[in-house]
Amino acid sequence: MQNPFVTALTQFSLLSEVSQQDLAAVSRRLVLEKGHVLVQAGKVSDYIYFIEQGLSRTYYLKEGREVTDWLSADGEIAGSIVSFLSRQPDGRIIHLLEPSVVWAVSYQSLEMLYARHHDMERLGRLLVSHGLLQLQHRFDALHMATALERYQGLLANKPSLLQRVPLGMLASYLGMTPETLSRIRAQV
Amino acid sequence: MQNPFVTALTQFSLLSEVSQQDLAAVSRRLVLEKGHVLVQAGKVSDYIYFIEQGLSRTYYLKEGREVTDWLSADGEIAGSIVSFLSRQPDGRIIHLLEPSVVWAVSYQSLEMLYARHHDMERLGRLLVSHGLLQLQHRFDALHMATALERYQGLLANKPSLLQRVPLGMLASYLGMTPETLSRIRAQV
DNA sequence: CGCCGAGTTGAACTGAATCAAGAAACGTGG
DNA sequence: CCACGTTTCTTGATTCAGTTCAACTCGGCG
Repeated sequence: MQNPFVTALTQFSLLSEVSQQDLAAVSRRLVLEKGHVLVQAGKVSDYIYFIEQGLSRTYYLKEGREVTDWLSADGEIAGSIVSFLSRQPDGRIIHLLEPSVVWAVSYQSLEMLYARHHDMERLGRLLVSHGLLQLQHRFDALHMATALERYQGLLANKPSLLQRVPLGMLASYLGMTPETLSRIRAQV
Repeated sequence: MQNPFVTALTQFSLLSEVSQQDLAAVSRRLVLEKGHVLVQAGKVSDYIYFIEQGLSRTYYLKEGREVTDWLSADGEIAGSIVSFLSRQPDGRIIHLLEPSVVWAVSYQSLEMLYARHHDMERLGRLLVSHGLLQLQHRFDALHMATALERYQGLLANKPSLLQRVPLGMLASYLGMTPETLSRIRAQV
């Protein structure tokens, strides 16, 4: 099995040969240019993505401003989780900040795999658990922390984003204005 | 089946008779007084709780101050998810704000049920998904919002908490000081 | 009754936002 | 490959939301 997507997921939980084959069969590899929109606002998101190589950004509009909600880099998962899981439209948009190679799996395919294979259902549970832990982590970093602390948290956790993501987009990711982030950065 | 815990979980996903019986067999009903500590800080949390009736608060210490992380009321789940899912110690403490009736299930039992029954694994996945959606919701309410907006969000979402949770604990839940919450409340 | 923790209210202070003007970086077309 | 225009980033001055510190009020409980 030399499908990087399946290989990556197997790290979370072992899959039988059959499950691996079925998973590989429903996943599609996409080579996309920078700026490509993976998920549009206001629609039910039908796909979940795995970033083999590249970088995506999830954001939404709040009072005319873009608020960066999430950033997914190489080896991570990207998706409008609220829409994907709840099957409701959501305002989040996902687009690529770099030319990227991503794998896409549809909601339907995933449901089919969950129903068919117990080990896929387990993998799904573990992936969602992992996502929950990540979000809780990010939540903690935002909760009752100063702008400086939030910046330092990012520096400690995902320093590569500082190079790869434009400052303005990082600022709202960290819950501050671009000016504040610029000033904080200047003091280090 | 008149086990309220099993009944509540069945709302998320149907369970076979056997699964329901196995789940009922590993869950324990506890009647606890106000102030009882469900999860201690610094230990691996081995139990997840379902609040049949009552109210729990998850908090941790940050620079000597208590920060309220989560509140779980009747019909909801309480647990130190970071510790429970990652199997690592965590600083979060859970205690009861009211005399409560809760159901406890151990990590081991749950793993056993997951392995044994596909439909339990599915239920687990859906429960974690539901938790992820809730957390994302709370995260959005905190992200790039003013103190007033956060208060209004709570008012819209879980107004009952305003009556049942002491102001000081609510304030840090909303990411503000008790004084600020008091002032905001006065203006409405 | 009178204490004590929880909540309120006031005044001063401060971290971060806003408004505004430059400086650098970028990419596009000549 | 350079020149221009556009966007992104920086820097400064001002304003404002929210914190801090402190005093006072209220309600429950011994």
